[in-house]
Amino acid sequence: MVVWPSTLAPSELDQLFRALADATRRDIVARLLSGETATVSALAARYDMSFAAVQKHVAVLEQAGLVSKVANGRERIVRGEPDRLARTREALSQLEDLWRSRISRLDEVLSEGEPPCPSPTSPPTPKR
Amino acid sequence: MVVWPSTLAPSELDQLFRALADATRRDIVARLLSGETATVSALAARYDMSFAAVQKHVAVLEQAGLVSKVANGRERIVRGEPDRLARTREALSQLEDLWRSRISRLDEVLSEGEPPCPSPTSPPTPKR
DNA sequence: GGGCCATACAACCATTTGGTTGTATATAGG
DNA sequence: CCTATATACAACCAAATGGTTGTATGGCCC
Repeated sequence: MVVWPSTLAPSELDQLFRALADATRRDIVARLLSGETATVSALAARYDMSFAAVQKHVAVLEQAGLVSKVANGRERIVRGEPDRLARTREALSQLEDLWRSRISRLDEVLSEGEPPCPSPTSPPTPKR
Repeated sequence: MVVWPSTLAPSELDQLFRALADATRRDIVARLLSGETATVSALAARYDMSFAAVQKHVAVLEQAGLVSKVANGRERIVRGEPDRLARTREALSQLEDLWRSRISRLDEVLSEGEPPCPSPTSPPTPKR
């Protein structure tokens, strides 16, 4: 298994966002993170669809890493993976950071009579 | 238009996560938030696909509210909507909060000889 | 006006998705 | 051992996705 140093690969992000783009799957994640005891069939009982459908949803979540299954006799205990969720949120934060750093760049220019850039070597950043 | 008091409806979350579940679209959002001047064709020039394909991606993003277009002569200036992105991140945070509050509930029980609540019934938690 | 450029949009196609039913396998329990 | 339960998985289907090309529309400029 390739270790990705805490940054998610594009295809992983695809999977994560895809997995979260379904209300049933988000609800499953919510239940699991809330600590609901969850075999696959216990989950399936909650939704108005076939067992196989819920099973597929769980598989999608598992593929994305948002959920993991551990065998326990004939049943599988499904567990939420809050870490994966946190990393997904961080990915969104990084996107937002692009915006924030752009804004602070703009602020810098707007609030300053003599912006730091025009000179060849930037002068010792004036106040602020 | 129905005003949703700062909480996203399930179908909006579907759209948002769906929109983000594609690397090209995430890249478009990233460019826009970074402040890149962006008409639809300027964006299209960046990717190895037809203009119409990029146009569709922008439409998906616009539908999700992650992007907005404003007419400027014959071109449309595409703008990122950081607020929508922030709300999406908040939705993930809320999911994580379920986990966090569960954990704090567990901690409360585990780390306390006499918790504030258990009182009338429930015997003073016998360690372990 | 005429032509070019940016955009929009329809039609089409292959693949994926989200659901179904049906079947197979393994484990628990009488 | 036999049966019922929990899960897995294949096959099938309708609808949505992600791409294509082609055509229409509307603004810019000569």
